[in-house]
Amino acid sequence: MVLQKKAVAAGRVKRSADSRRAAERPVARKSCAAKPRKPDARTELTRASILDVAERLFVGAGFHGVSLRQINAEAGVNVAAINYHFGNKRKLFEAVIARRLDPIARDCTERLKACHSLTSGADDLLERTLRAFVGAFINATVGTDGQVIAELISRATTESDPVIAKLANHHFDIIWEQLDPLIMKSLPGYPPAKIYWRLFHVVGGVMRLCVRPQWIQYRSHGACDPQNVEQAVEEFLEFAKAGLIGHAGRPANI
Amino acid sequence: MVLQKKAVAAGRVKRSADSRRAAERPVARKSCAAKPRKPDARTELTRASILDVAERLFVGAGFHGVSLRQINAEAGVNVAAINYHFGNKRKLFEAVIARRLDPIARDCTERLKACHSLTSGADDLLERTLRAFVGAFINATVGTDGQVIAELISRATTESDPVIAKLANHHFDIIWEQLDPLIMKSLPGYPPAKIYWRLFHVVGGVMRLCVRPQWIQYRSHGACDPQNVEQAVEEFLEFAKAGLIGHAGRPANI
DNA sequence: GCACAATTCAATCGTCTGTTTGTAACTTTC
DNA sequence: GAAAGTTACAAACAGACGATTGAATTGTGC
Repeated sequence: MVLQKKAVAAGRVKRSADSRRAAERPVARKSCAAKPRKPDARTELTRASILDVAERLFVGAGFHGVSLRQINAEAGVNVAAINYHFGNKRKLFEAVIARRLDPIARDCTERLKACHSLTSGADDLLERTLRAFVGAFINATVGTDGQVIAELISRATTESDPVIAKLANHHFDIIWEQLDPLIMKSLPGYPPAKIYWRLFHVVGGVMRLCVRPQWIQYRSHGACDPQNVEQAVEEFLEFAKAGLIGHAGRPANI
Repeated sequence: MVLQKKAVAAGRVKRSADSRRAAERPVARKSCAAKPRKPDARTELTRASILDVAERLFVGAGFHGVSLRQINAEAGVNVAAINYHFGNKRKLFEAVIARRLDPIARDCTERLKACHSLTSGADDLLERTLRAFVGAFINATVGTDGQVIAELISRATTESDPVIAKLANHHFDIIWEQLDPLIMKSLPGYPPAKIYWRLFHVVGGVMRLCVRPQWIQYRSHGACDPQNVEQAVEEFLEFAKAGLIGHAGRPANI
């Protein structure tokens, strides 16, 4: 009954790889002789809805935990739509990540660059640097559904696929390039290794703050509200500054 | 050629669900009338090798990123072995987690209980509490392949499956029950909300320290060595203490 | 209105998934 | 050594997976 299906199409010729170039995004053509078509509103809506649904599902279950059929069904598009618009599943995931991380990384580096040029030698350089760093992440998460963005970053950095992991780390490389020397400059006299250890914990704190905001509400028996972004940032800055500078306000045991 | 296979066994009767109880672990029988069999060394070796391989693969690619066939192949056992010994894929994952988290949670709570009874009112209660907390995790990771354990915890807590997430959080509930009042007692006069915020970052630091040890080596240009457990713990304690107590060693703006 | 390109669609590909089956091999008890 | 219980195995199951196909549909420029 079901066995015949395969036999029917058994004589299909296997096409060569270049017969269809669906993976390539339709770009603005250079008018070589054909009639192009400017990007349709409906087309862009299809792309956007796929990205939105994919983001939500990927955040919930990770790359391997979501099937293209789930995404298609929830986005109301055909099974072939994703492969047409994005090429394949991995490239869709990369597009989902890039859509969120690109503006965050750009904003963060700009904020940090401003610190670098303006407050050379200023006393509050540490606070301004930390505030610029955490501000970009927080700012990106308040406008839209912040929880989703934060968990997406978490997913991206812990994904097993080396291509995906490299993509996520690439964005942080750009940020680190600015953050590293600023922190070093704002803590003169400290051994670099000690700064790096403390900075390591600070960055971990930011990630944690973004990724598991409901955690603190549960553990504090409701005493802390992660929705209160202002307070969350201030508490974090206070903690990070104290941790970076050290117990007695000066290098402890050096 | 391959199509005939299905037809051969087409007349197979569908068994009812209770015809085979493979999901149940063979436990020590109560000698009702049958001849039992004491747990074989070879049997236990099969179970252990499945657990070892599964752990390594799950850590690398997550629950959905690993197939039972991969595990079976690498463990050198049959495809049906996992379902025989563990019931199904999810229960295998739970067994992998429990094998690591059970002793850690037990050790951690014991260390914290010791703090509670011995140093009531002592001045170094904060340090002893933090050391007990982080010590259990570090101690579990130095004996065996620590990286694997730490990443396993990370995987478990971020897994989408609610059953798995609940399992991982259950272990932390037990720890938190002890940690919470100890930290509160060691920081008298601080508003609880402020302590919780800071504690939130401390816990995030421990997790980060366990999960991404190679991160600091890369970002510090080799200045910090995560393999040096002693130093990692001391640096963390210094940071956590300073962050918890506050910038000037006393409650900052209260 | 017509040609053409961009986009959608239903149908299907081959492969892999978790799980189950019946049977064979093994180990223990008598 | 027979019987019974326990473990391992090859084979297959039904279904889901990512991907591809060729045709149908849609929109644009002439």
